[in-house]
Amino acid sequence: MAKTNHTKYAILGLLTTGCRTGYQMKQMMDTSLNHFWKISYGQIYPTLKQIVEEGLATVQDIPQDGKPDIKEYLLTEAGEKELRQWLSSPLENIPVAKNEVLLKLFFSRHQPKETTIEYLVHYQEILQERLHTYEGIEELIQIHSIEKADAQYWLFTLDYGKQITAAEIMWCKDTINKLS
Amino acid sequence: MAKTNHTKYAILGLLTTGCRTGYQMKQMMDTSLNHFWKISYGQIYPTLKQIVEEGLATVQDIPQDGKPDIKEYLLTEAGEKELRQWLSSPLENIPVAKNEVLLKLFFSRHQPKETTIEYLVHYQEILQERLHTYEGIEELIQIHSIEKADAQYWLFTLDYGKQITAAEIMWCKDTINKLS
DNA sequence: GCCTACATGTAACGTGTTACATGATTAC
DNA sequence: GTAATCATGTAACACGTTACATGTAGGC
Repeated sequence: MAKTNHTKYAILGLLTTGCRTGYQMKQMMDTSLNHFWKISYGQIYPTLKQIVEEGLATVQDIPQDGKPDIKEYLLTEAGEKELRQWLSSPLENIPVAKNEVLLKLFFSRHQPKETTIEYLVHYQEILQERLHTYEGIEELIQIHSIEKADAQYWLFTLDYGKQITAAEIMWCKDTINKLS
Repeated sequence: MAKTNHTKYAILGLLTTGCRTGYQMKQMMDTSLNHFWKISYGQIYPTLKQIVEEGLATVQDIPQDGKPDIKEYLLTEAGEKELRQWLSSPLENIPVAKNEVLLKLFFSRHQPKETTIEYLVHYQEILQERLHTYEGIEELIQIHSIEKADAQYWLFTLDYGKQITAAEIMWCKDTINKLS
């Protein structure tokens, strides 16, 4: 049952993608990993500190002109090893993904069908927007794809997002139909 | 940004499905809502207490022979109203569903392709099992479906689970192929 | 004798979010 | 002047999990 702290590994991973500061990591998260992970500064900075204490990365203060100083983090060999170890470790029990949409739907006999339909229509719109976001991310990745050995894997995760979202949209349409 | 506490509404909802004790609610969660929500006793009992304090339900101590006493909870009108209000309230910003599988895949250029393939094969097996679980839940619901006005909505949520899982399995196969 | 099911409850812990603090530079 | 971007950091809070405590009855 030993729960691994994924946050730590997310950051170790980001350190291999060219991110060198906490700020950059947050940006990367909010763009390319946005559809399956997120992280706040309240996690990033303390975790970076801890990672350095464990010898998995080094820090260096670098003054910049015009901009605030940055703390540049670099993975050590121990850090790379730790990352690889996590990557090759077996999948743990995947926790249930809590789904607010389904929770409401489950109890929806307590409201008029029309309200439920409206609700699903709205959800469908959100999903459609999400698909657009994914297209944006795809472009981002493709721009960098020449220099990035990562690109193939990044596109796999994107593909997941696109296919699952498409399936959700279909389910929405189906369900709206059944209710009408 | 006012975050509603979904736990409270989940419990209010369960009170409309025939669950009268915390114990029953936990069981119901672990069977019928298992694929999109979960809850622990550490949440249930304190929340029930709070719900009573807010006048959304009443409690009654009922002694049982052979078994421990139970505390029977019943929704009040205020409770029903609160539930309906939540149901008809608009979708909030849906939080990112954290996905450990994708997080690892994102950084998988740091390990041999074979390891990644094994990993995806394993994931696919988990998904397949999940599909079987859903079939079990479907039977459960259908057994009760005669007396339950809820059944239609419950089947909608199940359908979601089945369709999304099927899409995930397809993605797995695709991705394994691309890696081979 | 031991495990499981029934039934309720709490305290400690882990994790994550939010709001705040600081402070320079650039663009409108 | 005021907002945004860059950049780091912390403290208070919210939420959820886990492990524990308590106690009976029935099956193996």
